[in-house]
Amino acid sequence: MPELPEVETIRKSIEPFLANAIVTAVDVREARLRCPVNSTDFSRWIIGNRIVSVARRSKYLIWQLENDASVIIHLGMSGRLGIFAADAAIETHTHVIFHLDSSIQVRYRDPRRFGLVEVTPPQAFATWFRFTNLGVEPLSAAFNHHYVANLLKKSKKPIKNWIMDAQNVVGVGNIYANEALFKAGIHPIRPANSLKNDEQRRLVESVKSVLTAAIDKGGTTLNDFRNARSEPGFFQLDLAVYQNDGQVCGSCGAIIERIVMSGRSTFYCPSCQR
DNA sequence: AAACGCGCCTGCGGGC
DNA sequence: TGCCCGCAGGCGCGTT
Repeated sequence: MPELPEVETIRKSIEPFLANAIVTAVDVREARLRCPVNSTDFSRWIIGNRIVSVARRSKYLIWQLENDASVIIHLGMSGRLGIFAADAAIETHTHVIFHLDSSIQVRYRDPRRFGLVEVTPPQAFATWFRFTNLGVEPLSAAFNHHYVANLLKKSKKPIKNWIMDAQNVVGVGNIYANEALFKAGIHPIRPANSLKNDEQRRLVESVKSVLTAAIDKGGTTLNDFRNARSEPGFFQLDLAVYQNDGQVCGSCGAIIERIVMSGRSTFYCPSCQR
């Protein structure tokens, strides 16, 4: 489900409810996520402590607590994080419920259970193992032509797979990889090390502009994505190629094609993207 | 060693 | 109506 724009949309929508709230209880209704949810960690480091802020690194949401512990949440393919009144009916696949002293609840719901809810103890966050091999944030100054050019020349993998590899740059999943390559005019199967200088620059700018535009529209709601207030996003209306196979390219009039790369649907304009 | 294939899960829509 | 199939926004492991 969520790529960087959707996770950032949730971060922004949930932070006003979480900042300065105290976690009073955590119900783990289903512990079998990507990794087992550890109730003991919540008892030890989270319950009774105050949330200071909500950050994002890659597609992870990070609740930073006053005691310097943190709650790390990844939404996988189908995860949702929403604000609910304490008496609201509990939807199916609601696996973890955080009770706050403001009497509202944050509920983690994830039908496919590919997501993750875990705790880092105080001081552990900065060196947490899930973050150690991550590449740069795409919207940071560190994601620039110099950085990209240096890594691209070392890789022969298709450029689409390269930008979806979190060791290079984080947050770009299947939707935005397709969209960014369309905008950059680069064919998805091109080997990473075959990109010319101007193509490398266009790739950087396209990734940044597509992600920024998607955040501005509150993310892409294909099916079930909702922000913390259960509102959909609107970037699906601006998708140029994703799931548009068989339709006319809005830029040149050619027909958008679909191929499969590494098991993922890949959409591109055979005329605009070379 | 880099790059790919596959499995982890549930739900949905299409075809028969 | 109902069944079966393919497909879905991510990630990590094993194999080559």
